[in-house]
Amino acid sequence: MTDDPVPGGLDATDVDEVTAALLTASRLLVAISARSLAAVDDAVTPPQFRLLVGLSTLGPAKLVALADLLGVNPSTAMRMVDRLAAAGLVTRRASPQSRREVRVELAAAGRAVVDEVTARRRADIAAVVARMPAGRRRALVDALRTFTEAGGEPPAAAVLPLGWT
Amino acid sequence: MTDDPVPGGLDATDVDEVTAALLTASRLLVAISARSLAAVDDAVTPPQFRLLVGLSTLGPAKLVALADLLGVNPSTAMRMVDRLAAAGLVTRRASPQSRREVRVELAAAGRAVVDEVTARRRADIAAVVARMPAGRRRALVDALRTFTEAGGEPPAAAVLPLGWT
DNA sequence: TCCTTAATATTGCATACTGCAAGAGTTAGC
DNA sequence: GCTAACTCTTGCAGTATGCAATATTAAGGA
Repeated sequence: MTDDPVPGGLDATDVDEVTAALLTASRLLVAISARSLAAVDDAVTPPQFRLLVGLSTLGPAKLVALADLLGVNPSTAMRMVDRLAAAGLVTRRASPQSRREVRVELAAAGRAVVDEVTARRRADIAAVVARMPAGRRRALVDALRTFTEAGGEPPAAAVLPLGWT
Repeated sequence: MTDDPVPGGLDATDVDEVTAALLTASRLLVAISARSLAAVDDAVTPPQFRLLVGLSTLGPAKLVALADLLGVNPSTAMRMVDRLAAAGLVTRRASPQSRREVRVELAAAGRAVVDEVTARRRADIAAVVARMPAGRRRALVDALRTFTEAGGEPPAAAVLPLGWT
């Protein structure tokens, strides 16, 4: 499959070039994300930030919902909530619906962290986009969409938080 | 390009669209990488795989060089090498150059892991690229290069291993 | 209604990753 | 030769992670 010049086929150069280009772009995004997270005073670890972002999109949630969203074991989410609650970034209350559920919610300080990191990332990405020739921006969006559609990845609902690093 | 009154200026739509498109593409890459790593029998953790990839590009290396490459503390690299050596994936010998240095090297089993994961990732990415219209592939590469050049990120030297997840 | 089953949170146990600090051995430079 | 820097190593602490077991609570069926 690697090298057949049939219509619809592809040669190795295509794969290598696309892979390298995507890899480099991803690294740039990751670097921006890491920098913006490290810039926050109250040291929040990447997994903790992911949890905060999850809460900000999910709203008040029970523990298993949060664990499912993050793709971790409930016990892991449990301890992370422990630490974040101790730090005052989230609150944990008994759910009014069911007495076996817990209602985890973003505290004001937690929301502030998400907002601050998000704003910084947005500004950093905007700075890069601003350095791109304006005429190339649409081409980039279109090309990326073609790629992700080919991969069957659902479009990113997340607008800005980039809560994956 | 669509609506850009000021040369070099940009509006919020540009940033949001480019960000969302890149984010989705990155997630696809990350998903492919995670899948290919999880498919390996001998469970290797993502950081361990990064170390193996680092060794495969660096060749035999001393500990601090490895730690620098991975961006971790030497003590972290130390323990990771401990575990990988115990698992037979790397070897650790006294350096012939200097008696204070240690020579860490990929063992055959370690190289096999890198090769296997790499091959799987390459095949998965190739499958996605194959589903893209052939005419759009160059546009994707060009657009991504424009973006990364604007971000000042050096091009990815790594061809395939994707040792970042 | 009562009983069984499922859901939910929680804790115990084990492992991995991470950094900081200190120490011991080794090399380099002066 | 002495001092400084380099290198590896270990101790300590905190975080992340999963599996297994347990207690409590809700749901559903006989």
